[in-house]
Amino acid sequence: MQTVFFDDTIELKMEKDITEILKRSQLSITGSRKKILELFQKSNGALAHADIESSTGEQYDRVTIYRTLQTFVEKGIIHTIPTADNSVRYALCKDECTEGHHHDNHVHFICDNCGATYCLENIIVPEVKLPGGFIQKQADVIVSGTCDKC
Amino acid sequence: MQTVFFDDTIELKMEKDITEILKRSQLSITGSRKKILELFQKSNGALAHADIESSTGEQYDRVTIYRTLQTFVEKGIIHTIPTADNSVRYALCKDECTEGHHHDNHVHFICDNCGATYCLENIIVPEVKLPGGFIQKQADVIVSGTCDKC
DNA sequence: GTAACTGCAAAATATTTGCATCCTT
DNA sequence: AAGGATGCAAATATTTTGCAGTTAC
Repeated sequence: MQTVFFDDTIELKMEKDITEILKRSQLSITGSRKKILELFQKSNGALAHADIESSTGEQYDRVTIYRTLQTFVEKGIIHTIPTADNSVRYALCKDECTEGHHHDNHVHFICDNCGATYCLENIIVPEVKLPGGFIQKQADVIVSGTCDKC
Repeated sequence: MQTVFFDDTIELKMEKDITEILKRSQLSITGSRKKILELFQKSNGALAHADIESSTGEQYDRVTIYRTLQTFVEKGIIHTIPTADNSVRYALCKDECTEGHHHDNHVHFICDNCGATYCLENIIVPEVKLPGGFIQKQADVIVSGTCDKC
């Protein structure tokens, strides 16, 4: 968990962005959605259901979080990141993502020790040539090992 | 699910290999371990717990399968493949894998439609340069979309 | 006012643990 | 014979579903 400080201007801008994103996806603006979206924006890594549950201080029902995440995935606001353990993690999509179509092609690093997920933005995922008949929708590179803090 | 036919010579060779692998890992040779290892050798994709359970016709207890898979992972016989849904899948390690150290660097393709996992052996995973302090242990490339049968 | 969202209860799934019994070596 | 492996029962954990009450627009 990390604590991040923002000055008011940025807070306000962020709040506006969040509202914008929800509106664009034709979702009603509710407390839980704003809060969860805000969490994603503050964390530059990926979040699991449990992270969100604890970060919000059990303010929202577990089921609401499940449903909110599912809705966000369907609307192309967030996407799941493959992990080798069975924890599902989510990260914000880039603007290019549209409903049902994710084009998020940066490398994710998962620390075996502390479990943190990092998005290594500046590393570009190379093109993969698939055999005939295979149609690619998404590609992820998952590197695991020990992070710089462990 | 696929049906595969082997002539006796190959069956015998496979049986021998399986025993070898178990011996090398200092594991006792039991029915469930042989059967599960055989399943991995016959499938050239990856298997989930549920696949194994149904392929063996519920011959073995669910718990035994969990424990066998866990043991195999610890011994470096199989490894987990990251997936975006929460299903954990396993695939045979290459010989270079040693206990606790996996070097399996081919691309996996997961079909969003039928759920099958393919190992695209002939596509090499490119090297990824990590920022300082990050130590890489494993790297996976997960491509998802529609497979040639769907 | 209406449709959509949330919370609670409960069902359905998935995974782990303890222990007695059985099997491999 | 001894240690490890298995099966069963049960405890946990995770995710999904139904429904009634509440909120956003």
